[in-house]
Amino acid sequence: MKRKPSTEATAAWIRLMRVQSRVLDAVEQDMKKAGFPPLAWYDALLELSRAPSGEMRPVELEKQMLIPQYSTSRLIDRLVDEGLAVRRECKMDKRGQFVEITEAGRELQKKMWGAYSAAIEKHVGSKLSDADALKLCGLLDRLGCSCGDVKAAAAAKEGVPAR
Amino acid sequence: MKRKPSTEATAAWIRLMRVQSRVLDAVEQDMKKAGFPPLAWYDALLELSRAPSGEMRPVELEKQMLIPQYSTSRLIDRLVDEGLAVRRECKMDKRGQFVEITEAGRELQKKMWGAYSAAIEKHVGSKLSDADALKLCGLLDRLGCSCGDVKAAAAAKEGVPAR
DNA sequence: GAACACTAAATGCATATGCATGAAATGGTC
DNA sequence: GACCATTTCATGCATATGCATTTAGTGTTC
Repeated sequence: MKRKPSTEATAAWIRLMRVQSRVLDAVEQDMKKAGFPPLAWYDALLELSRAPSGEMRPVELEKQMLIPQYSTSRLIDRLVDEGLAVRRECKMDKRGQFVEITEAGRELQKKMWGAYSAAIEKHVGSKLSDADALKLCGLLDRLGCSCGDVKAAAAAKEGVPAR
Repeated sequence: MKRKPSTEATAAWIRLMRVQSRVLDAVEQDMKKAGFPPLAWYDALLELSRAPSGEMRPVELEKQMLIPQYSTSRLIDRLVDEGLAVRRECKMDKRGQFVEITEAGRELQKKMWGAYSAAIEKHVGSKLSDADALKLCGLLDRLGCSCGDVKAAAAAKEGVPAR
């Protein structure tokens, strides 16, 4: 019943865990050294900046970022504290609210993308040919997550969401 | 100077982050549902159980597991609290100590491997042929971490370290 | 419109993590 | 052996996270 994994599968598991951890660490360190906030902030700002009129509901943000509800709530708190976003009331549904990115938020997102993209290139791009990167995408996609089309990402010139 | 990553590299980055996160989550959920402690405990117990006479220095454990020093210290605290390991004084170097796995620790490690290996099979093995798993290993290895040989892992019948 | 089940968001509380620092021992070097 | 840099491990403190619960509003059913 409980079939054991092949050594190949096990090796893949180990590498998936280790490599991700190392690469993420490396990228986050680069970002931190450049004086930027955590990547989660970037993701949130990017989502917001892409939303029509730069605002969206916390629930939506939560779904996009695939993080727990309370986590979204607190992330928004921080963005608001830093003046990167503002909360707006939602007239349709008074339980809810809208979160709108500010000009400062948009600027930070753009600045971060500079460092972020450089880090991706340094820690991923430079180590893999485009063809190999595609192969890697294909294999990873088989492990169950749909991250959208590679082509779709190409459309987004100003950044990509992580996590 | 700051060359931008190709869209392929960027797509690979996103997938690496997302897929790892989903797969790890899935495996950890399975383990939690089976009533087991976090995977980090497993890794530590495995390292200890493999060490000659079941004991090693915290520093060594730290290097094996690639986690910060304070993190190792606290992990050992918890293992000791649960009776899975004991601290022994180190006569050679009185700053240091030895951590020795207990019988209970060895048993837990083995039990966990049952659930753990099943989870790996379920979330990785079943989704990838062995050949593809190997390809994935090769590509991930290029991203800079040396996780040892795939063949080497095969030698270890009783479990694998994650992270 | 009262009752109920459901959704949106925030928060209290326990635990975990990161960072910096401390305390003890070691190993030179003079 | 006094001095100092280094290593080993622990810990205080601030922040972050997970979980469960609360508060408030919605919409459905009767």
